[in-house]
Amino acid sequence: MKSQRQFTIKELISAKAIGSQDELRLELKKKGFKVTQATLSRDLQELGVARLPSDDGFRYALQPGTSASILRPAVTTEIITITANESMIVVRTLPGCANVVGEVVDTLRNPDIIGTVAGDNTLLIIPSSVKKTKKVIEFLKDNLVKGKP
Amino acid sequence: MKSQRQFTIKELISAKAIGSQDELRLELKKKGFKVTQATLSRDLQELGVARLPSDDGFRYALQPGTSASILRPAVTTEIITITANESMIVVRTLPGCANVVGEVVDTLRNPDIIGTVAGDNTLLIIPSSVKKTKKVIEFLKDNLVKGKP
DNA sequence: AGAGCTTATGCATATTTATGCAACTTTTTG
DNA sequence: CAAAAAGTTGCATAAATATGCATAAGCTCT
Repeated sequence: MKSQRQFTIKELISAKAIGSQDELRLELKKKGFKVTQATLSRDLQELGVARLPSDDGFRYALQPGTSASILRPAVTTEIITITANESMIVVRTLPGCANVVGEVVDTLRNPDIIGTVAGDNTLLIIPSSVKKTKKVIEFLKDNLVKGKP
Repeated sequence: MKSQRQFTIKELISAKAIGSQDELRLELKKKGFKVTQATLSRDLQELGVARLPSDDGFRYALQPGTSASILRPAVTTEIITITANESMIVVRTLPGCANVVGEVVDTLRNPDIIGTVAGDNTLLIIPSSVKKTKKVIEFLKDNLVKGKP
């Protein structure tokens, strides 16, 4: 699915330094998405991903301010990653978007979530129990990433 | 002269939408700088100019995010303490500095760090696992306090 | 001024990225 | 349910960008 792939692209480029579309292609292949460079060229365009020079060549990066078209539609596009450790869940967002996403999470009123704390581009979500962590992550991905029912 | 040309490049790309290096080459020619695309490729790299997708193709733009690398050396003096409990790391900073330090930590892109949340003078850093806490603290001290390049 | 060194540039080309087109899939409409 | 419309993708290729190498332009020191 396209949206899942694009979500994974966002994860990948914010997690590690991806220097070319072919490098990205190989990373995606590891994760089970096999597509061609042509598709990635289109994906990056749609995601508004910028290519910026760095010390050792280039690197792709999510573009914070410029393209309002990215920020506009849904919370989905503002989310970069959803990860967790043993005690809490961390949602990484585009710069300045954490509070908006946090509000949305709050309105979902999931009893497994006892609270959220928003920074600038990071949102902490505290589950009612560490045992609920996995369940809450599923819930978040269903409700935030895929798009609302 | 190179520096004058690069200065003019900065002027040009912020004044109008330049979509390719050849387009830039023609604009520079109008201003009396005649160089080849190869030189411009190098210039843009040195200037840290990003290429970002827009509605009609692409456009070059001065990179907004470079600030973090500039800030890094200064961050050292803003950090007061780095401590941790069982689930997260807390960095105390000078008043109002937590977000700046947080940005720098973000740009370090350590996979053991899944997110940061900045208050005014307190920065939370969430490790990927509580087992990584010690390692992350070492990392932070190495990269922020000592000030490695 | 000239030898030796560093930097800048062009040329040719390799590498990377974008895109027209056709095949295929999914969604919408009648 | 069929037909049409819209969307997605791969393929081949065009377009754009980066780079190795050689040369030229500065610079420094004697």
